[in-house]
Amino acid sequence: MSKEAVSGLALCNNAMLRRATRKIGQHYDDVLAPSGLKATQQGLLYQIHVGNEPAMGAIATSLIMDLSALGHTLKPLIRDGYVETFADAADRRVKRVRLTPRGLAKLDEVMKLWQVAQQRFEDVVGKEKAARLRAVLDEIAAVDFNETPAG
Amino acid sequence: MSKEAVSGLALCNNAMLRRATRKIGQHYDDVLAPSGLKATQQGLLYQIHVGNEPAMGAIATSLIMDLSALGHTLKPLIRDGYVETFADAADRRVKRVRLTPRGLAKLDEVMKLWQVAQQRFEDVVGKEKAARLRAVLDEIAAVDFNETPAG
DNA sequence: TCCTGGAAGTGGCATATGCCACTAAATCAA
DNA sequence: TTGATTTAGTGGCATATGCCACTTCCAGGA
Repeated sequence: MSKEAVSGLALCNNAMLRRATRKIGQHYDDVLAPSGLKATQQGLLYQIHVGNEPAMGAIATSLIMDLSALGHTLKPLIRDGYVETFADAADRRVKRVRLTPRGLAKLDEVMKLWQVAQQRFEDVVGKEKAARLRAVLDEIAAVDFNETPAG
Repeated sequence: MSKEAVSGLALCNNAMLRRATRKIGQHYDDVLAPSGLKATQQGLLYQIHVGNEPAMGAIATSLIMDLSALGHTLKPLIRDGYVETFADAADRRVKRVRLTPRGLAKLDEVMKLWQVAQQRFEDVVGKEKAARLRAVLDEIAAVDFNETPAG
């Protein structure tokens, strides 16, 4: 692989983001492995926990995730008894999600491992730099790419 | 979804990275859609193009991607005739990859769209900020999370 | 009240990624 | 040369994500 190959790759925001996501995902997944959960699942359980019995649409919006994708991702967690859903009382179209007692226990377990992964990440990358990175990522996540750029 | 929910999410480097990746991926995918290729495929074609008939392992290493994942991702591209593989002359274990003429033409086509997506991204986010982001992501991609942090 | 349009999810299909077990091929050691 | 070890890929299985078509419901307007 030539030098040009790497530099060319390095110009694409999307490619670099994906590449870094794979890398970091591996790190978090490695550390969380003993729990039997992936980092994506830990994140989702956490999101459900802190949300107040959130509706699926609300979760999807928060995570900037396709609603159907969320449904798919939720299935293994429901199958394994960590999560359960129930219809909203006021609007029967809305399906709300919550952790089961078992899911809550699992979340406690996996969050301990998450702290290890998170700590190691910040030790290696630097707490400041990590915070700045998250801030930029959050900012980007809020952007509307369809809007005409200031003008 | 409460405010706490969002702030909690915002602390996890991995979650924020994934979330931003989904968002940006949607942007690039949207713009590339007329070509019939996803942004991941465009990136892979490009990587194959600039590499000198790269071996699968070399591509996987560059992209920090699992070798088998690369193999899977390559399949649709091979099926559609954009890419072909051939055994390395010196080491028969090694499988090299190159674009077909059709693949090269498709790459030309999709790169035009990529430039549009890339440009719009940089217009909205800012050229400087985008460059800094890519630099940080590249740095992180190079980290060894197993190594003890300087000490 | 009835009809129409929009909102919330589901299911199917396809790609993106990873892990693990396994095969083939090259290497190294005895 | 032969047997153990390492390297490069493949295939199967499972999760991660998205798009699209379709169903169910709620909200408004005639």
